Amino acid sequence: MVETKPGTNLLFLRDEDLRQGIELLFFAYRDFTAEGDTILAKQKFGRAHHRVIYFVGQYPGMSVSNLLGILSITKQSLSRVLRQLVDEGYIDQQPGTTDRRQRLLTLTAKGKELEQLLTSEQRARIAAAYKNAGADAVEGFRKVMLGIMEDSARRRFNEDKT
Amino acid sequence: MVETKPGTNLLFLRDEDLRQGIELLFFAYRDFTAEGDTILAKQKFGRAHHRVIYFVGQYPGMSVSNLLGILSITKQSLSRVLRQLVDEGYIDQQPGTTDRRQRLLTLTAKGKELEQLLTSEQRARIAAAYKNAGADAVEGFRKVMLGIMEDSARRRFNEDKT
DNA sequence: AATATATGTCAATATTGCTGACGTATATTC
DNA sequence: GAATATACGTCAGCAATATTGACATATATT
Repeated sequence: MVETKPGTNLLFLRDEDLRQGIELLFFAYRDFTAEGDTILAKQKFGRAHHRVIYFVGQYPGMSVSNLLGILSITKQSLSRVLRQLVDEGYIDQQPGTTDRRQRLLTLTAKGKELEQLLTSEQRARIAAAYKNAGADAVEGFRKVMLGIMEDSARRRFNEDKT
Repeated sequence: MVETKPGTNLLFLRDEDLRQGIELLFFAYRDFTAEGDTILAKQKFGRAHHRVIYFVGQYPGMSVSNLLGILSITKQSLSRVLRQLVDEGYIDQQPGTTDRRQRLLTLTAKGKELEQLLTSEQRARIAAAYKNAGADAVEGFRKVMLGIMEDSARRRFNEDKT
């Protein structure tokens, strides 16, 4: 059991607040992904492609199994999407140096271009929301979001503090 | 352009922070929906059913077009899911009193039971995260989430302040 | 009476996920 | 060196969810 700040009466834990929390997540995520989906549709790709492009872009040289863990999908599901992206020249695969069974993934120039196109709108949306809310609110947002996700995912954010 | 708090240096708007924001949304939403999906799978229903059950539960007597707007899907997509839920006795449809073209939706007892089962885990997850983060953080979380969503969705939350 | 709106439905298609089974290349272990 | 494990890929089949387009019915509105 975690202690709350002194003077806090936990009024924010009413059933109504929890319901609101559920809806905040639903609507924010819905609107956050909507525009990207529209762009993707024009490229004949879907949201799954977006996610792959995004994570390979952020973590160049990541292994397939690593990516599978992040996406929480099966390798068969990833395979189809990855195959398309490799075949169409968005992603490069290279054998790992220490373990040559691995296929390390990186974005090609074409892939980077698409990644930029896709995330620019999302970055702008986040930036606007952050700016509007202010630094303290952003810190609160982070805390709550970290609390919502699983421990395993939370670790990622504690590690890469710059 | 919105003014930020005085003394704020906008360091939280670095590219790295925006990237982190994208990931926070991705992982929090992924984990937030994961367990519900597992329960649903056992009931032969999917996430779409969950969303319908949830919103009809929260806003009893809501019209089909209203629900369509919230879910941002086509009526054909909703139709299949809704048909199943009505046929299997989770949802009741009644003609609107003022406009009899409408089919107003409400949960049956069976529907309410499923709704409870489905959202209880999500409520618990939100509650734990809120408690851990504290009241101030929750307020920041709300601000940022509202900023991320579209104006149209934001209105919903400004209206029903209790 | 003409038109618009709320809802439902049929058909065809795409994306994304799943399970199960099997194959290849490379590492690790006995 | 042989057996086993791991990383990855792929084929086949299935299910859920979403789409567009077309058309129908009942009721409201003009």
